[in-house]
Amino acid sequence: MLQLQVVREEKDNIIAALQKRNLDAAPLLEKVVLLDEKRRTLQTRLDNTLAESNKLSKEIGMLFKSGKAQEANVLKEKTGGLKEESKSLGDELSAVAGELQDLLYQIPNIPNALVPAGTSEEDNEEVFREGDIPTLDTNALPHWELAKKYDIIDFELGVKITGAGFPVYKGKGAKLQRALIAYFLDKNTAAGYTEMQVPLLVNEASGYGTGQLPDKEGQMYHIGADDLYLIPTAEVPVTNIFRDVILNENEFPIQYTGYTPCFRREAGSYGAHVRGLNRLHQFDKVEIVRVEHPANSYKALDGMVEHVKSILRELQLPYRILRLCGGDLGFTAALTYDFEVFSTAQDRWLEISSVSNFEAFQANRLKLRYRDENGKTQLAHTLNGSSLALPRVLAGILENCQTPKGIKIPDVLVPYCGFNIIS
RNA sequence: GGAGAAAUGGCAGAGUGGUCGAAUGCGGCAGUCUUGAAAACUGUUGAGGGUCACACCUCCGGGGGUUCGAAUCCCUCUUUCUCCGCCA
Repeated sequence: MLQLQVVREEKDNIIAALQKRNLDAAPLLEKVVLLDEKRRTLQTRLDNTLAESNKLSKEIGMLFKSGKAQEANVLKEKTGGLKEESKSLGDELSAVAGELQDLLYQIPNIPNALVPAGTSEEDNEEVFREGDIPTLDTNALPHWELAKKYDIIDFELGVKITGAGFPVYKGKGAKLQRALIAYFLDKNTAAGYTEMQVPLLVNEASGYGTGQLPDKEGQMYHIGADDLYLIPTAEVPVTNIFRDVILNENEFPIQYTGYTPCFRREAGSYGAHVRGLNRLHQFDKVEIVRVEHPANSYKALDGMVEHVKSILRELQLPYRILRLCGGDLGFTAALTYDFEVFSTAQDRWLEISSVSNFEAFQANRLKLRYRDENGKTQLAHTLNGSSLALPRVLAGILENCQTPKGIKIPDVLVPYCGFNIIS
């Protein structure tokens, strides 16, 4: 959520910047500024009314105390009108404030200057590429065929138990998955991230805090009986650790990592692009989250990108990094780098990580602040990234590491797996 | 799930209808003293709105109510603790 004060002061700049998202925010922002003025006018009127009745009440109290009940009762009669007035002003105020809040929730984050213009993923800007794309046999298989051949993932079983998009990992497939999680967490903790185990169900306030609500309500599974949401990413519970928190400057940087299953409804997409592990309703992911001083958040973003790079380098997977264009940039992000691994057998790139700086957008919703050198509270910056999302990494390994003898496990994972080939 | 108790500032803990944004202690910050530190002493120390700055307003778990006036009384929700039951 954008800060009201910033909207007030830099309306035109914001409108211009949001054009990169192909959004004409002018009507929205004009309305916000108007409502804000209205809000403040009402607030002032209400405050004055309350001040007056506070004063009267005190006088009445004094009169009663000094035994002048008669005079007190006279004053009492005068309070009726004030009471009515403050009631109606209060109602009006909360209506306006509510409307203002709703509008603010509709405004996406301001894209960073680096964000390229564009309308779709076609316009994302490739900024880095590394790793050799292997030459595979002509009879190389996509990962879902390999999963069947080596009996390591059973998609039909998942359909039976739950439905499409909930695979069952078996034997060495399950072990490889567990190895990846352990490896990722070890890499992250070695880089200074503290491991956290967090709830997989979150309340409504947490959903609002990180921006999943109200914009993307339909993407989350909702538990109606208890009004809780299954997390779509560890970002939600981990970042919400800092909801309503005021940090001291010397607590920066905060670096957390956590492994969680993630649940996404992702309705409406079918076909080859969602086959196998390409898109699931439940998948595993290891996430990194940082809370930073605003002056350092972009340095931190670069650091996170380098960190994810180092993991992919160790896994020896061919990957590229994209800077998301305005049309593809998430609602809450100011700048996002997507990592994609090349799936040789499918001959396409698969997104395996998304690293973003949200600047103060989430912090404003979270009320995540720090005390600056003058003792004033300021909004902190939040960032997060996947390191990494499991299913597509798994798909990349299966497809790129397939040999006539079986799937050759990347060296760095062998100590975690206890085997070096799936055959 | 049943019975009871409780929720106050960073923490501990007073405050049961009026001058309470809230005693006191600890912690934090600043100063005095000291070569420096500790101790001691003095001062200061919640958040948000609003204002050029003041004034002023709101907030004592959340929401609602009673009252001229609520941290204090009533209703409701949530959470925590104790006892009982059930259970990984």
